[in-house]
Amino acid sequence: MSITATRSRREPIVGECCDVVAPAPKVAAPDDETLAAMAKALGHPARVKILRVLDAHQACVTGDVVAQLTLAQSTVSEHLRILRQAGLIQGEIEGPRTRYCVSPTGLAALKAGIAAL
Amino acid sequence: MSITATRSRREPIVGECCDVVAPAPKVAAPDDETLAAMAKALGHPARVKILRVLDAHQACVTGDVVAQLTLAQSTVSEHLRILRQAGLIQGEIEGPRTRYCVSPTGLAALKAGIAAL
DNA sequence: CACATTCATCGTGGTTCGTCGATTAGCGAT
DNA sequence: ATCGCTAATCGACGAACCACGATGAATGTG
Repeated sequence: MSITATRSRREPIVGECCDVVAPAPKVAAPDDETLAAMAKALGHPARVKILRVLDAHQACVTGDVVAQLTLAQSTVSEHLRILRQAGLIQGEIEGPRTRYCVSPTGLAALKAGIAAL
Repeated sequence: MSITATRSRREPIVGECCDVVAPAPKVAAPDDETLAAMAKALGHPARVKILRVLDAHQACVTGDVVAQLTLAQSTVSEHLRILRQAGLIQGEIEGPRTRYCVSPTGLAALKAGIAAL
């Protein structure tokens, strides 16, 4: 084998950044402003999908997410920033890459806020 | 009394348009597109508040909602349109006014979609 | 009928969003 | 030190959003 080096081989890299299998955090429903901000962050199909991807894999580096979204790397990075600023995901730098995962408390807050409607 | 006719007196007009006290409708979680659209519709503080107002009063005509939002009538009407198009509320014309109320199935769908995240 | 009331819609201006390619910065390996 | 890879940031541009006043279509009332 060996064509011209290992061409874009990319196994999804597993690992942990947030407490995996956290036992359902209890949080209060956020105020209108925060709830609206969270809803707005979720108000784009790509960002819903990102959340699902992150959840399915527990955690992903940016490249893994990009690989599933048919969007430019810069665009995905932007969506990740929006989700992060809304508190729905969290990312930590890990060498040359960044590992993202769902924020248990942030997501729980959103769920609480919506459920209280 | 009687100044110059009943000036802007506006008791919130109660009434029913949707099935009040419906026993929690069961709906399936919507797909990513629909969920994103619903979340987007909720992604503005004014629209969150409108939903609360509607829920608190069971149903309101447009004027009642306008009275609580410190926004121009046309702006509120626009927000109502957005919520309606997202399926979160429903309105029916009633003489010269329009009565709005929360859409039980729409809201349930949103809740299901968020809870499934 | 003429008039007032209620609300949706139109037109507009300013802001934000969504997407992309290009660039930059950090890190690891050679 | 230099190269290669990863990911965030920048700049640009069109589309969509948010707010408003003005207009218009229904409906009810004198």
